[in-house]
Amino acid sequence: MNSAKLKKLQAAGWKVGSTKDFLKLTDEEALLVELKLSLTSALKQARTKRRLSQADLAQRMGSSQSRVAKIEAGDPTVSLDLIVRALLAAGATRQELQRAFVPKEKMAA
Amino acid sequence: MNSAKLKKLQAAGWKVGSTKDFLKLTDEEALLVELKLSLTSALKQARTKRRLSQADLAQRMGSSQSRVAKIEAGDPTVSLDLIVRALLAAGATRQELQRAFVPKEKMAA
DNA sequence: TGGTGATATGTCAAAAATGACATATACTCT
DNA sequence: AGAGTATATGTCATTTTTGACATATCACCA
Repeated sequence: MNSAKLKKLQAAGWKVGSTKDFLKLTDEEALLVELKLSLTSALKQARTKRRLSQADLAQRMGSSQSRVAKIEAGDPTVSLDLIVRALLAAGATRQELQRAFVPKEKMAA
Repeated sequence: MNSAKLKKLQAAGWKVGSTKDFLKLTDEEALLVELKLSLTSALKQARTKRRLSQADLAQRMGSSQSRVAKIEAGDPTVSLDLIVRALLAAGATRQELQRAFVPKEKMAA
């Protein structure tokens, strides 16, 4: 993993293990993080496109405005499940979901 | 419902929610379940294709055989995060992931 | 028949995620 | 300036998810 990117992830509060023993694991972890960020970005787009406030979306999905804010901010306490729930509640289309789901780079061929 | 109205209702101590909202939620919940099943199916394929036992995969992802079994069995206690971690640890390719991620039917156009 | 490896199921303490709340910041009006 | 609206951030009690373990079931073969 690129060290600049590592630093960035750590700064955002993500837990990234030290480089020695868990290279493979952290690599996959980084991929998962990228994936989440890709999805949250899609979420913001989907929500604003439909002119929903964070509070609106929160109500639709039975959550709270503050948690929606955290989802969109890429907060590390937010699960993939919650992100996808938010996307569905925001009315994201199949295309929007699928397009966002796989990070563009770094996947095994 | 707009957010101003919602705020007023919440301030008054109301629990907001309707039958329609409930139905919609379960609908999205069902979609999420389909999505998970699709991914676990892809996981089984990816793992067996590489001739890994559940115990092997568990070791790769720092989990246990029993949990891998639960992932593949579609156990409701398994998060989307864990499923995707398993797929990555199983060496699923970009294509395998993307193909499995979006349910074929029932998505909004 | 027994032995061996793989997979399934049940349980539980510990860890992680959640909704809710308070509060802060920012932007737009009048 | 003050009020209304949207979004961000920090905290926390409760709920959910987790790895680990024990044990069960299954398949294959000697």
